Amino acid sequence: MVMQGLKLGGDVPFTKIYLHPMVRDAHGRKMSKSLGNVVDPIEVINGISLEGLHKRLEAGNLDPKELAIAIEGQKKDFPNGIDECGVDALRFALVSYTAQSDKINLDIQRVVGYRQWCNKLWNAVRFAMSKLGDDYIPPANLIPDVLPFSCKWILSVLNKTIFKTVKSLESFEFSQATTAVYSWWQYQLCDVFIEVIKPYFTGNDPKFASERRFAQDTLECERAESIMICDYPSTVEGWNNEKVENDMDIIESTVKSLRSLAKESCDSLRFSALLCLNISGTLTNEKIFSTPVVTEIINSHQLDIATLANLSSLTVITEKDAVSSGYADAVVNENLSVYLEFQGANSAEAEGKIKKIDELQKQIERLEKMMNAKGYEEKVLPNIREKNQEKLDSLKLLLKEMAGLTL
RNA sequence: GGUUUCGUGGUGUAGUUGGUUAUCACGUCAGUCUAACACACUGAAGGUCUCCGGUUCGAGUCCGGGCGAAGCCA
Repeated sequence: MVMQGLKLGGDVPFTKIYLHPMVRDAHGRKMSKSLGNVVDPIEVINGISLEGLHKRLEAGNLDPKELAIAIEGQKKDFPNGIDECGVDALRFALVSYTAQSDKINLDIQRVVGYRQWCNKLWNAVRFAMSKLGDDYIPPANLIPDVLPFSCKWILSVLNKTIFKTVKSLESFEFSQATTAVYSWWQYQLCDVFIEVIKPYFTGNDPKFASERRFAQDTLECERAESIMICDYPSTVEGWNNEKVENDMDIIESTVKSLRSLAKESCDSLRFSALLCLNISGTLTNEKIFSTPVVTEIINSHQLDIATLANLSSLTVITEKDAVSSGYADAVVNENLSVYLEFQGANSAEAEGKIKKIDELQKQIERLEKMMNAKGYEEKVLPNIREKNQEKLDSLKLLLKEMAGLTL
């Protein structure tokens, strides 16, 4: 093509060529007709039964002996045939597979995984459309500063994702691009943003009128006529917001602690009381305890925390307030602990805590050993030393908190 | 025989110039049909990064060797 291009057009047809790895079967074997491990893209896209796979082999001109081996191979690799995965899932899978530089061991299960994810995308879009409705009119432009916290956050992380994706594509690191896109949709849009804005839309509560409106504007803001003709997204100035992202990190770790606690307490509840099995409905009272540093963050995002952690109620208290017994506790960070009201025994929870304390101690020991080694002061770069010291301090504080709670 | 590449939880992988609490997907276990999604959600278990030695304050990450796998050339 290059020579032809030079001869006929006086110019090369392209300047960059990407050599992708060879596509092999899930076990790393070359695809071969006589092994029966050939995967036809069409069969992945449309799906095919085991019998269908056999039929394709029989229609070929294989030697009867080889045919038997190939059929056995198919039975082993695709006992239930191949599920219908669709074009998008197959393409996404192949692109993400390019991370493995020398070979692509195509595992249909992974393609199936991406199909399920595509299904999730479709559902997320369906959700968005249902919240926008027919009479919605988008604003002329979106002003990030006036948006609610969650909207600012999703735009900020979207911006980062766009940046990362474009950068990865430009540097031929295709799989990193797929990871970035996947993570944003899955862990930020679906898991957090959609969940957090749900309360705004329940029963057209006038209390949330503006939030509702802003959430709609946010959902709408990157909408294009058709994906076939629109430009690839590019970063938007003013969307980045480090403060909001940091706050969300704290909220997310708080939620994680609460969810984990709820699970542990629930397990022990199973034996004592059946009526509390339903966490969502009326699991009683949950409390969050904090020092002034994070109080503001927690206070202003109580609804978000309660929504994400599925709490029926949430009270913020300070260090001075006494916590009555009957609460399971966990430490989020040096200045934030959470308490969850439980009923019945909580032995499982105590066990988990002892394990955590143990791990913490080991980490501290390891770090201290390193920092006390001879030559540490002279040879280690100052910024690294500072980082280590910071880490050590926070670990120690954390340990103190945890130990305090156990006593 | 020569040479190259690779060896990370059950499986497949990520890991930028050495400074992690080692990433993700599938699988496994437990719970939930919680206002888009059971093709879902939530939680948990599971690796000290093939082995030995070296360099370094510090190595999955650098060097040497052993074992193992794959490719290329004879």
